[in-house]
Amino acid sequence: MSKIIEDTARQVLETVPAVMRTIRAEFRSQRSRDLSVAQFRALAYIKNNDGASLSSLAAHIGLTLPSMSKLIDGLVGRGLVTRSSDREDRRKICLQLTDTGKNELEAAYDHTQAFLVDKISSLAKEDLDTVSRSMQILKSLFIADHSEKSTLKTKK
Amino acid sequence: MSKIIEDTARQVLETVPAVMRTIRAEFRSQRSRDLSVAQFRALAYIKNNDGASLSSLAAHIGLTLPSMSKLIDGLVGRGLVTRSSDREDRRKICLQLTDTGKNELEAAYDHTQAFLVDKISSLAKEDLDTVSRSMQILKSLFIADHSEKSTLKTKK
DNA sequence: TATTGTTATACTCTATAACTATA
DNA sequence: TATAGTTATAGAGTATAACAATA
Repeated sequence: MSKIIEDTARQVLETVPAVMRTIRAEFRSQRSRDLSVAQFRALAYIKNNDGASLSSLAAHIGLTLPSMSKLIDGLVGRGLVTRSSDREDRRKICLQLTDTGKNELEAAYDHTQAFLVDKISSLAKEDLDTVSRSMQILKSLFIADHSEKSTLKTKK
Repeated sequence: MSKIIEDTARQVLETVPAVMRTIRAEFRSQRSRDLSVAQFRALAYIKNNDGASLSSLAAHIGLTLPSMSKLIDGLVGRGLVTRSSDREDRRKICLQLTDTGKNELEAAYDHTQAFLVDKISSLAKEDLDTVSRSMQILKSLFIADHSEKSTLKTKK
């Protein structure tokens, strides 16, 4: 039993970085206006957490506050994100996607997904199911508190 | 059928980066002497391609020659790699791991694998099998000609 | 001339520290 | 005092350009 665990861990460690490299390379090859991976992730988070604060975004992406502030500077400057001040707590900022930001995010996502569709389209249905279920299992293990909605913050 | 493919692609796109982030974060947290991911990969490549040239290494890792030269500077300076001149073509250099380099590589790998073992140890055997098979499937798709795969050896 | 590698230089990304404004 | 965010500055990592040595 222990051996199965170790073997699986080794396989994850061998495979995930390789898949990630491919995704990253494909993503980079198509970004029209130099959207970095961190910026892409920021857009995705803001989309799912409309009105998010800079702190919650930084915590989720894993950047420091100053780094995130600068990153957001770039996104605001390019018209992909709006940065307004929070009405309830004026220290905070309220981040939202513009329509352009939504489109840019969707385009980047779609392109990369299309690339993956092409990659896996040769698989038999059985194998697709296996990969699909495996992704769900891994997601449950590796994506823990992703659902930090802006509505239920202020918990102190 | 097409929908299954698209859904699976989307799941891969959502899940793999999250798992990768976790692996990367864990890897970073334990590197004793600031071994970057690129350096780790370079060590792994040199281990599997003893006497490799700088060009072949750069091509494999995906760095330019000057960048790789600098990266190797660091590894040589820290005693993890030796850089001697190739006897048959004196323009080339001959890269090899020192014993320290081998140990450092092995330690970095083992630690990260141990972390993953801990992460997945709560899974039922069925789920472990699913993940394991899924990794094999993805590996066959995403690791085509990279000879880096034998890097991560089975042990214990 | 072409190839292998190094040096010089610059840019991007991210960090830490110090600061302002608000709570 | 504590928290949210910004500005200033520095370091790591990587790129391009120009160069030296060898083929």
